[in-house]
Amino acid sequence: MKSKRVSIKNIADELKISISTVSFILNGKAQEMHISKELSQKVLEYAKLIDYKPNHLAQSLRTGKSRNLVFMMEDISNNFFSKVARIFEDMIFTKGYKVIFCSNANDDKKSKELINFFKLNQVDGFIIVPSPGLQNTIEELLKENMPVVLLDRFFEELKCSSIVVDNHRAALEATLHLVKNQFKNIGFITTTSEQTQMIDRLSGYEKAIIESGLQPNVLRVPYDGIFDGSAKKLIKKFLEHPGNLDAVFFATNYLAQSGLEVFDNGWRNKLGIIAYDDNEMFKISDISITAVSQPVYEICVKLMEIIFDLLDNNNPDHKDQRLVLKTKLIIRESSMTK
Amino acid sequence: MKSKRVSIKNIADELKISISTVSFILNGKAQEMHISKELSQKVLEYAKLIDYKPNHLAQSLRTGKSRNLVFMMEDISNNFFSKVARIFEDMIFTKGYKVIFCSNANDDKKSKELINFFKLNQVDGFIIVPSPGLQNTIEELLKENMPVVLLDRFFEELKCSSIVVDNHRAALEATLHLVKNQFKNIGFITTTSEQTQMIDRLSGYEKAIIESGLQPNVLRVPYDGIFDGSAKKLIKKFLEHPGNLDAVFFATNYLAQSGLEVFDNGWRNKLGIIAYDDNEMFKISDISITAVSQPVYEICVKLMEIIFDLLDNNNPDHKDQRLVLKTKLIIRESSMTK
DNA sequence: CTGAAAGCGCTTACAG
DNA sequence: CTGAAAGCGCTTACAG
Repeated sequence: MKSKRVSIKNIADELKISISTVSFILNGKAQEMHISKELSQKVLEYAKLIDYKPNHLAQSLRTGKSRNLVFMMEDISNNFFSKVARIFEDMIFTKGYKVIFCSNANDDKKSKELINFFKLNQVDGFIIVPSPGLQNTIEELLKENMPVVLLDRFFEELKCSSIVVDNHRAALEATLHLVKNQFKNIGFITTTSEQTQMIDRLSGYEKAIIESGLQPNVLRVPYDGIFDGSAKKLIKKFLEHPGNLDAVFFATNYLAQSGLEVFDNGWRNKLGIIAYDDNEMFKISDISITAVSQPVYEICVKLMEIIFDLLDNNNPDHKDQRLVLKTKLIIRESSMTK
Repeated sequence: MKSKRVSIKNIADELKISISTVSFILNGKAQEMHISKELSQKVLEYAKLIDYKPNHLAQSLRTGKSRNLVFMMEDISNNFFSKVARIFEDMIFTKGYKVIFCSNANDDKKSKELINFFKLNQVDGFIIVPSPGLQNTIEELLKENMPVVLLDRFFEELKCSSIVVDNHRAALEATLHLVKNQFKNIGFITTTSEQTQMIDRLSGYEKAIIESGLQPNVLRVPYDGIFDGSAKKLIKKFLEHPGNLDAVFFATNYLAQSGLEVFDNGWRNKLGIIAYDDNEMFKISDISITAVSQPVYEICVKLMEIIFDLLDNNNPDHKDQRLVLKTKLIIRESSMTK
């Protein structure tokens, strides 16, 4: 099929030396092995001449390292995750690693299937945006000494490195911003999820509302509802029913999207709005929506640091590094006093 | 490091048979090899008992097939590509294959680096959204008998399978829709790229304009300008200068995004707008933008068909299947007669 | 019906 | 300074 590649053996045969010598030289261990500069030079030149490329598969089989990482997120087509993916991808290739992105749809069954599938494929580590019931599966991975970093959410009781943002503070700050801008009846639209990131966003909202002497008003939408359209109906009803909401805070980007779709024309003149997670489209005037922006670039930098620390050192002390990054409230027209 | 896995040898030793027999049974070749049902049964049961998992790396090294595909797109964080990625990903895992997504930023150097990198890693095939000068590199891949499918754009003179949409027809239809809705001075905002997809969109626009007895009005923005902000300035000037544009057609989704950002408040009451590529955000009322929608799901289905045809059969006759799919104009408020 | 053996392309103790 | 050899975990002719 493919045109035959040259192997280390070809070089050894041609140069009448052993494959071990070739291997040492190619791996930069010539000095260490006291191989003469002349021989090294000769091998390197010949390797370049015949365009030798090591077979990574064979290396992996021998060394047990595949230089493959899995990055399992909720949904790669989601704006937030796809931005993270793009940045992470650029960073990882410079390290000579590959990353396989996959989406678990926040579903435990799907998550487990994917993890099992990748375990067969000898990946070196996992970055995981865990679905709700994934704690045991991750615990197993850790027991097998697999490097794992959780992203966006974590499990209180599980000793595992993670990177999240300060969801509580972000929601608190955003809600207070609405309060400051004279909104009196601020609704919070979230999911039924009990995952840490959602709990924290809710508690931030509630704290701000109570501190301000206002009434909380929360709508919880089942996760599935976002895809089957029922979320839109629930949101519509929520907006109509108490009748006196003057602002809404969407707790996730997909809720914001569903929510914005159900609004009537002219909503922007009436309703204060903040969305969790920014989106390029929010910048467009005539819509211009205030949003909580996560530090996507910083998330990737930290992700790289932690996963490579785990990969390189496998230091047990580093297996439980929990990082909390700060978000930023990007204030636009939608949250201005009406 | 990782807890030791069981191998085929463990099974053979335990059951006092040879590893070949175990291998045949595990690979479903028991019948073919006339191995007794009893032995088969015993091996299968024991394998399950000790939770045997084949080492895909070893299999790949031996068979030369890695079950890895590379999907190189322009930018995975772009809405269109991330939607394709999500659907493709779901399809590919059911086939037991992995897919590695990467982004070339429409840059030849980056494209070549990525392709070289993945060739070292023994991938079985490539799906490529090619950057402008990638023809030779792809030709080489084909010569090496590598399965390749191009997406979104192609090279006229290169015999290589591809999936594109009918860009000419799509742009023609969209422009005629604006004409029908009484717009008289329709601007076309495109890139300086000479790639097939952009050429075809432009020719579709021009044909519609000329057939309708109108004046074409085209702005060409350099690709880099989209990221350094200069695109916005160019678009702003374009909209202001002739002064009498009453509609604009954005030839790509990132141009639409840049363009929409520069508009003043109230643009939607004055200007007819159509964007190439749909976006969830376009559905939001008060913005509601007409868009050319590509058949994302169908693209993935066809991509799977063609790449697996190549992978399974490697039939030379199938190396030049060129598919052209139809787009759909999603009519919303932005293109209504003002 | 089943086993011994070669080999995929590497790395790395071990020996000299 | 350099080479012969084992082995990573498989698959697959070949032999009996």
